[in-house]
Amino acid sequence: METSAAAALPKYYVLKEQILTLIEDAVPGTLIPTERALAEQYGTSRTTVRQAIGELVSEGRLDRTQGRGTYVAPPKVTHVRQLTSFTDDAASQGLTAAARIVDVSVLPADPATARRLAVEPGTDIHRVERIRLVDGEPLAHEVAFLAGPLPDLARTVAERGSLYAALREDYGIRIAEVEDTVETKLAGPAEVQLLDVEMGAPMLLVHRLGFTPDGQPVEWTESVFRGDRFRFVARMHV
Amino acid sequence: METSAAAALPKYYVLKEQILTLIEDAVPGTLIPTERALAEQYGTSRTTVRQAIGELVSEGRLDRTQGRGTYVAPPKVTHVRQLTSFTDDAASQGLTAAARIVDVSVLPADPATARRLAVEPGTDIHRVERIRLVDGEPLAHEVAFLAGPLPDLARTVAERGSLYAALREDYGIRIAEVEDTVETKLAGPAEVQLLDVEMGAPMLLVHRLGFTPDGQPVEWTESVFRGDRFRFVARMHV
DNA sequence: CACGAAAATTGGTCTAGGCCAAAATGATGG
DNA sequence: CCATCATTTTGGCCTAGACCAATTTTCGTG
Repeated sequence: METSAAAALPKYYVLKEQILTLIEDAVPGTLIPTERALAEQYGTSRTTVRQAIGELVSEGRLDRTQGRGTYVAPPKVTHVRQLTSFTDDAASQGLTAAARIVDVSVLPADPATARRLAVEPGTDIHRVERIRLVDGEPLAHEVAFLAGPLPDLARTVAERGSLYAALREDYGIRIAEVEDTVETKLAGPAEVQLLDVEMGAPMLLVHRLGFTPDGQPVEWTESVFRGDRFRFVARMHV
Repeated sequence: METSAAAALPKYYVLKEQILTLIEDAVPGTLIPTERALAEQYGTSRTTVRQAIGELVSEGRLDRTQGRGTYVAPPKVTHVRQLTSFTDDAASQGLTAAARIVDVSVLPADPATARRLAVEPGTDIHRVERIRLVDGEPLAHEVAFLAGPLPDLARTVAERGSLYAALREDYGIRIAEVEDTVETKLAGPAEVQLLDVEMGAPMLLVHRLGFTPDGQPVEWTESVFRGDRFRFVARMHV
């Protein structure tokens, strides 16, 4: 006679659910017991505790800092729409969205990017690398490639604070249609450094190809969003 | 003097990249060395090898089976569009898409679902639970809730093979607009059983609210897609 | 040769503990 | 009272190995 079907569950998963009940009503920032304490309390090894906590961190339920401890995480950022402007949309939710410009430069298009933007390989294109912040916290790393003459792009983007706004107001370019692809990706060293996530944390990898009203592709963007904080929203006609 | 910035990388991550170079030109299905062999070969512990392999499995680069071994995974399913019909769209890519119906039933709406479908709580609504398959492999678990009178829904969906087709052809309901939200989620026991993924594997959790041309919400769907095989595509006007 | 049992192989889970690095804590001197 | 430095605490990474379960392989038997 077996005890129950649930007995087949990995030990770390049972522990994960128990920790979840511990924190479900807790105020964000509340410290949970240390890994060593939990290991002793639940009669398990620290390795198993770390596996349970690791998944809860990946899911955005816990945060942890070396030397400080592990604590209840703030709730997920309720959907930030990608379409329209990130900046405008976040504001409509009462969030302060900002973008830190890392680099604005001009460089010859590599074959893949050239194909996407429908230009000859080697044509000069613009590269805009930014870190998107919501309420001061880094949420996404974004690299946009833009075709066409865009004089003084570094300045206009900095002044407008929004790439789409600069394209529209300063260059008369309107993005009328976008094609987004969304997939999962695990955080590597770059994301750890730029977005303050843990190695291996699940991320959303978003590619966007933006078209002008007459169907010309002008924007190719690759973004990596924190999977534990972000929710992608797309509304569309079928 | 420090050796280099790369020296700060975790050992498992370096190993992961080395395994990646081992398999980058390999035919899908090729077995890689056993965990014990890799541990010895790279002078590390099996735990570290498993962490490296685990991430590669999560990323869809490797598959592994207990007793059999670890082998190179087939490439990611190139974007399956969510809009239009899943069935039609997969076919246009030369893939055989199918859906296995798990359950079709009628039940009273709980408060949250009632609110989304703009009906009174307790109103009878339809529930359609399916497993979506591509080339015979389970790709997603999907539960749809539908408002309105849909007589004999179980039969019509089974015959049409597509929920959207049944709504359109048999009930005259056209979904004209959809709002999708996409976020990450880690696989739990349910996904492990239904979708043949590993515990903790990153998944895409997709919610869809579908509207008729006159703005009436009629469809609320919650889907869990395999993050290692799937790419979500949304094309829209801004 | 075919079949089934036994053995070997391989991944799955877990333990116990060591060493390191970052942060918090406490002692100490100005 | 405050700044500074040593100590302690806590998470981060890794090792070595045990035991289990699924699968494959081997081998004895009919």
